Amino acid sequence: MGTVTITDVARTADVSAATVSRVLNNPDGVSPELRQRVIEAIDALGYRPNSSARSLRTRATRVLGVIVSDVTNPFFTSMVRGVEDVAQKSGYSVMLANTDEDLAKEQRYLQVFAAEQIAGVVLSPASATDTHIDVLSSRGIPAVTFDRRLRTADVDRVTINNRRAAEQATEHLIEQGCRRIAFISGPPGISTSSERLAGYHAGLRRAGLPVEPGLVSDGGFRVVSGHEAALRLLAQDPRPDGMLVANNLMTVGAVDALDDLALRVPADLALVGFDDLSWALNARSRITTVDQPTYEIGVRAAELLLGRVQGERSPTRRITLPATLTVRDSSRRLPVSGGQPVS
Amino acid sequence: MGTVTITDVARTADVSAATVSRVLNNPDGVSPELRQRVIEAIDALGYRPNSSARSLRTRATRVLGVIVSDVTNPFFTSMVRGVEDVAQKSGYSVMLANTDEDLAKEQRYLQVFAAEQIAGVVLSPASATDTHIDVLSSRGIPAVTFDRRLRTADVDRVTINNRRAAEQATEHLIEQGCRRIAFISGPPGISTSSERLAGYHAGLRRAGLPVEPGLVSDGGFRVVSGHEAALRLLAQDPRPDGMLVANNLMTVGAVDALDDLALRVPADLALVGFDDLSWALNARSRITTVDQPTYEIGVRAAELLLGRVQGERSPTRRITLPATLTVRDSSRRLPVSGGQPVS
DNA sequence: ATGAAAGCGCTAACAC
DNA sequence: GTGTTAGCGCTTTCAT
Repeated sequence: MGTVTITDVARTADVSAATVSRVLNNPDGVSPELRQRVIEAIDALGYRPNSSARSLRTRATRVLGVIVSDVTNPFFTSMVRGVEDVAQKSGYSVMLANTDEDLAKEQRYLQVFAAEQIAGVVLSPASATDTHIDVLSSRGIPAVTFDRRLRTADVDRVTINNRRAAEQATEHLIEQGCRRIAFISGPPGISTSSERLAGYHAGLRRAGLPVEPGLVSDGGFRVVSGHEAALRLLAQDPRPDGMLVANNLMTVGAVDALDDLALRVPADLALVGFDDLSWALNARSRITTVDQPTYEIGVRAAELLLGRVQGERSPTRRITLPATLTVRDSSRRLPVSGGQPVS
Repeated sequence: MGTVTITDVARTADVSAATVSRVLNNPDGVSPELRQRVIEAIDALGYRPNSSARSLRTRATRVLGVIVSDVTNPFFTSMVRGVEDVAQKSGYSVMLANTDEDLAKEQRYLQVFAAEQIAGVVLSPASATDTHIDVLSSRGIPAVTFDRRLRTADVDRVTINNRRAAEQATEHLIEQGCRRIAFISGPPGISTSSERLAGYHAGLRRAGLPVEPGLVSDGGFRVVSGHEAALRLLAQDPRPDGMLVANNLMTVGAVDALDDLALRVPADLALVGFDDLSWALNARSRITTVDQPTYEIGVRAAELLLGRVQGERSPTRRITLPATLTVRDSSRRLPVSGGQPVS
């Protein structure tokens, strides 16, 4: 009952270990009869290849690394599940790391992954410019970014069109009659932050509205920072009549701030957030959101990555998935119809 | 610039590979001078041990497996972070798996982990009785459960006192004047479900209130099921005047249901939930909750597990961490003071 | 198409 | 205290 090795299988099937190995890795190179015998022996013995030995020999593991900036945010974990499902179907495991938007942590995990000879990495980088994925590329380990992109490295990525999504959200607010639209941005240096900010600006410009820096406040993509930013923005006179928030957690904080100030949505202020909020107390709040296909983002990222892992050499791929502006009560001041596609 | 191996280090430091290995694994067995030279060589060359080779040799990885029943629930991911932080400090990586409360998935991951010769596993089992951790124990791989426990296996665990927590929450509702207290339970077969249900019953009994089966509804630990269960329970006549909900996501759903029915909290119904809700839109809803020390649960579980991994042979350890009933607006019908410890 | 043999990088006996 | 040696389980030339 000790470990069953490839030699045991070979002996049972009365073939060499090499043949067993071939059956496992390149079934076509073995005659049907032998293949059959080997498979039976494997089943009979309950043989499972030792992944350490395999990795040692091939210099590659069957593990994918996933680095997200906040594991406690369902937005990211939903993407991770997409990665996980695809990976598992292909016989890969997933190793998850959390960076808390901390560049040093990200770097450390990248190094760990490289040292572990991980097959490939999917990540949502904590910075669009200060990245250290070169520790991967220098070892030939492929990487794919999801949700965010890297400006300083040429890497596959799967994102939504953040600029356009923010622009449409802004336009929607303007259509609803808003004229002073505040924007709670993400931390500077992250692609989604700058792109969504750019989209917000574009939306204002297109409508001939002034771009007022005082209407923008940086948040940290977390509940508290959204709360603080909203309080800051809403203290202004004249008060904003619309607000766009760059991620889900900050939207939660912003709603809290509105409650603090006893402001009614959408009467006093029309609100639009990013990302699904169905895990939050929102059925009644009915917040209008830019919904991203999170699970599918993960799926596509994993597919891209596995392609690279398996040696695909095509030029850098950039997948842009559609986001949808789902209009709900929080921004509805005029009679409007349901969801409208973005990008 | 290919991979730096232990032989390279040995040559540079002018010692044998065995000495380098000793410096790495058992520094005291090497004279200070040699140790120094080896360390310098390691730094100079940027040597990182090949974990596959090491695992192949030692028949053990430096990886911990973590199996949770819902990765998108911040309650679990917060615990995972506790595990992660402890693991990393000890040079272990973490492999995360998600089961969706699906026993088959759990079993599959357990098998994968066993095959990967993972060092140890922390899990929140999807069933208190139907478990397959014997695939671990039969290979000498230690396991620790967190949040939940296993009735049919003798395993280390770290939990709160769920029975007592639910009992105190129930007593609190009774103190606030509730007489018909509904309970939204978790899925049957999970220890937290049955223990919290037992606590709810105990609370009622202690106050001389009748235990009415019609006031209990099973939910699936998710938002929708909480919503459905609440609608079911609130359709009764006479309507419940209090409600206890067995986890965070279901509480979110229950709040939605209350809104659906235009019921006010706490006037029409006093509400108490389990687990932190600060990531949800609750600053204003101000839901009274039984708060668990999630991060610390993860920390303690990891410490326990690492102890076992390192050969600790003590009898089964059961760590019970304190939970706190944090009274907020949703259940406050009488003037009451702040938080009170539970268990 | 199949087998024999070498070796991936490391650790653990065993000698000295 | 240190070096030598063997071998973990697998894949991959290289013969045949």
